[in-house]
Amino acid sequence: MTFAPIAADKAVFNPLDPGESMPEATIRDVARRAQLSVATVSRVLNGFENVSEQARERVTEAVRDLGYVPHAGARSLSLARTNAIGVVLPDLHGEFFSEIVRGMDREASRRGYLLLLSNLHGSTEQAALALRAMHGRVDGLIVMAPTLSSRDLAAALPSRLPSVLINTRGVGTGHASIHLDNAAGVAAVVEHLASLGRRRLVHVAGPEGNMDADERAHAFQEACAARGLGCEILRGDFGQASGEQSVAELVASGREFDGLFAGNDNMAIGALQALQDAGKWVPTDVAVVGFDDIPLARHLGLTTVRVRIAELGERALVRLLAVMAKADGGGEELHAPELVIRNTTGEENGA
Amino acid sequence: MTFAPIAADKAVFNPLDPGESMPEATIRDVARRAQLSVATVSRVLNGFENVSEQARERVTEAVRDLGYVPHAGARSLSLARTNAIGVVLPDLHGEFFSEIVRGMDREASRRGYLLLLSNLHGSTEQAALALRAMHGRVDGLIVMAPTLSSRDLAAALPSRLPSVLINTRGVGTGHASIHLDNAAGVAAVVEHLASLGRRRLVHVAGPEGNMDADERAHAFQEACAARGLGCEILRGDFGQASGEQSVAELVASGREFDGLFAGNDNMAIGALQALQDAGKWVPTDVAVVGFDDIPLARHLGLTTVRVRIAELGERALVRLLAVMAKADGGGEELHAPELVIRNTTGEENGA
DNA sequence: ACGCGTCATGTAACCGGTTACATGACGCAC
DNA sequence: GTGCGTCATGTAACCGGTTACATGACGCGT
Repeated sequence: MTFAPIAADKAVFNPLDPGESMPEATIRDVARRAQLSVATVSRVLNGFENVSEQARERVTEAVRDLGYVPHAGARSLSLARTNAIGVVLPDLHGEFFSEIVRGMDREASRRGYLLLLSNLHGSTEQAALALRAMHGRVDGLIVMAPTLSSRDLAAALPSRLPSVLINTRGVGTGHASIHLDNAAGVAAVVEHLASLGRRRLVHVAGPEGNMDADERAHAFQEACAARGLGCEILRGDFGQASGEQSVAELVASGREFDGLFAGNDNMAIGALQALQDAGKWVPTDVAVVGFDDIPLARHLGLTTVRVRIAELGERALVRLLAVMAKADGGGEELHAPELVIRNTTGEENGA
Repeated sequence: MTFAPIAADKAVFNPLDPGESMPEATIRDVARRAQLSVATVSRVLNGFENVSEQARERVTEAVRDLGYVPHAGARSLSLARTNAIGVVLPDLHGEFFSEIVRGMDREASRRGYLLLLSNLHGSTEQAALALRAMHGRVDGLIVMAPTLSSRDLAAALPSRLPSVLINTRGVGTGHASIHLDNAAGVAAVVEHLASLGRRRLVHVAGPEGNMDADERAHAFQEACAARGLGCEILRGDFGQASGEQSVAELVASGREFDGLFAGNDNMAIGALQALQDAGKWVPTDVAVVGFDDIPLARHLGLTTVRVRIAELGERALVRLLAVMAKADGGGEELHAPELVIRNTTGEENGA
């Protein structure tokens, strides 16, 4: 426990009581205090074997005395490795956001990565800015940008940064990406409605330009056509209010329909409200189906398409790490959603 | 649009078709190509005025040709400023997580900051590790660690990094922090139940050691005592299942009660289920109140205490920036929640 | 005594930016 | 022509780590 007096080169200070104004201790301060070189300190800190026991102790002690904490940013720079993953998401409805982030976080923290979050609201230029800001701070990128055109995305994506796309128009073929199999989900919905004898279907779609909204609307049209069912498409914006309003207007117009498929659960809930207000019975008069299976859906007995959101995030992270390790050749991965049948298309329900 | 042939020092390449193996362009590459010094390039990139129009053009062109993107990590190192805020959260139930992150993100992106996310599951050592990993990557820290003791937190918190605590046991006095006024919320609940004539109250508390759970349980006890009400406390873990189970056991034991206050909405929902299964009527037999006001609560008609979660996150970020700018003297800020009265304590309801 | 290998340690370059300071060109007043 | 201020530009140090390579001590076989 003895050590020579230290030649403090700036000022005298008490190591156990870090003054507010004292600059952060660096590895060089530790080296000086331990009377060793920075190389040795670095070796101790990183657990190398070729260090004498004595040196190891002296370093450990100096670190403790100075309250030294390595500077992760500097470390990243010299290692060209940050241990962080950039996550760029659009403005998402609550449940979806937290679930997908939770899925990523679970895998990330298991493997010692941090998540650097950036939201993608606004224009294409802002998107480019957000993506650029990631360069040099992350080892890889997970991007979910359902409204970005594939051209804009290609322009904005730092070309040499490994990345995985989620529900995003691909950048050329072969880019590692994960997609929800919207077509399969929608096909299951339409088949289910048809099997219940519904013949005049209406779809309240999400906002135009949103990839998921467009895919679902398109698949709906296809599926109806394939079965010769009546089919109409309204536009909402994925918000509950828009579902309510669209359906209220539809009912007011007097057009007949017996099956309603909303682009997501939020809008389905709005639609249920509108139907109730209009005195329509669910499912007797109109069968209603949503998409996503948010927790509310279960409580409301809403038939819907279950998307395992957290799993999507988890897979994205796992694949990104594989891409980074050059162990993933790229390519699109489809996640098949699953139809969950509940009261709004099944047994009687007051709604 | 003319420029001299470039003496490429490594290999010949086509700048418009970045080869896979080509190393990232750095500011020095840009300087070389523009036939200027790195200083001038840096000045152009950062919008300094003292650069000739000609130099500005040459740099812009070189940047475009090389597809140069500044290395944010290197920039941070030399500026000692990262434009990122570290956010350390515990494992949170979905709605709470996404809301608080959304609130922070809204303010952060408005002010040009990114969010570096780290979850705080597990032991005290892991917590320390997570906090340390932030050093040198962020300009400030928002910490929510309701289970950490104030001693452990003090040890783990990088001392010279500005930070704001949310619902976390303070590190000494005067640390900038934001707290939910649990006592006020609980007092309102008990007063409400008392005003309905309920006399034998039960509280299903969150897990022991969790700051919010403990504060709510304690406030409940105080409030009941102050009014001379019967009062019993059960322990749950904030999960829906634990609420259901606790109440099922309570009912099975035959103890009488006419008012139930759950530590959060999740457990209140479980409790409603248990009461329904036991044939008890809500609110006739038992009035039920939750805490948080998650979206489900509204749909279920659950009386609860509304916490404006996103606002909490937003305020935390705003205060952190103030602390960083030395414009915030620290101190505790209480957010008063608001009682929302719905069917589970009001008009008749089938549940 | 010599040569050689092993091993702990140190020196200094490097990662990719920023910037204090030096430099040199130019215009202008005398 | 000289001196000075202004201004664009360049040089090199610096941020805080890592690490290739150099060094020198030591042990061992001959």
